[in-house]
Amino acid sequence: MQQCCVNILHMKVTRNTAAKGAILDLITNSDSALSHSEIHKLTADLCDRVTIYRILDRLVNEDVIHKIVNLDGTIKYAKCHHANHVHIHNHVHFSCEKCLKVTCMENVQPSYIIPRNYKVNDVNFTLSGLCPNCL
Amino acid sequence: MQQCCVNILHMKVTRNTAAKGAILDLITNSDSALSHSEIHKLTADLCDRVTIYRILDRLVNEDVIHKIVNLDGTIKYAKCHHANHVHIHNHVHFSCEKCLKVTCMENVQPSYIIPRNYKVNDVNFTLSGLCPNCL
DNA sequence: TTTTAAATGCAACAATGTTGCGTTAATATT
DNA sequence: AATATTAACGCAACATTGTTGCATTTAAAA
Repeated sequence: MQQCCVNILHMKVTRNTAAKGAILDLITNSDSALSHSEIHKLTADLCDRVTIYRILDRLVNEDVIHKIVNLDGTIKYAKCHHANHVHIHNHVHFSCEKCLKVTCMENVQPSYIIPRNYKVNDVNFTLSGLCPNCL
Repeated sequence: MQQCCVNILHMKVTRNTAAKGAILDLITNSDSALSHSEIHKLTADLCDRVTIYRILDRLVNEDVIHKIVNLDGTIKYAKCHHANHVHIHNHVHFSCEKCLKVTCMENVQPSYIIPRNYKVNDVNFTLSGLCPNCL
């Protein structure tokens, strides 16, 4: 018994399938975060539309990819970056107004001051404008 | 000729209607940002679903309300706060995980450092966790 | 009061996301 | 290698969300 991947929320064993591998490759090798529809177009007849939704949910629950909400409300997916087995979700993203690409910004740490009667669990910081390629 | 409101993008005169007034009142008096579906439920049979979309678009273009993208991708609307005729869009919001309310945070100014080859036009900063009421 | 065109309701459509269920296939067990 | 288990799949159906065209209504200027 050698399980390779688990859903960290339900501690259930998940399986590696062709479609899952292909979609993860796509996200891993993309220089920007991808939406469901973009993945659907890029994979053509790899699998059903519903299957893509389920694979994305699984990869998020396995903590392999993470969701990014774009400024227009569309949801995109990008690879998670782990450091020394400690998982640090990077929630700083740049959304280019021209090429519409969403990229994760490593090493950008925003600072802020907020009243004490709020408990902050998550930080979502999206900057929009022009990326280096479109400037 | 006494025009009361204009679409600042197209400089076209807009009209005050019962539905528009009621929806603006709703947003103005709400302590949290409201989504299209929330407004639809709260207004019952005030007007058609499509009309709500159009009224919200109009109010955004008139610079009276602004859009907020929630962490789950849903779009919410809140009143704009102007100071001395100078319009300052406040893009810092708090999204409560428990009561699901989205509130605008005045006076919170995040600071950040970003590479020079990016041109930032807009900042969207959403913190999530527990609000004072749910803490 | 008349004129105008902005705003509305309605129907139809497109896009996006979800659910149930029978079938397929990845993986552990024998 | 064969078998058993059940996660993953395809497909159909459905729910939600957002858009567009067009005839009608109505706010506001003339």
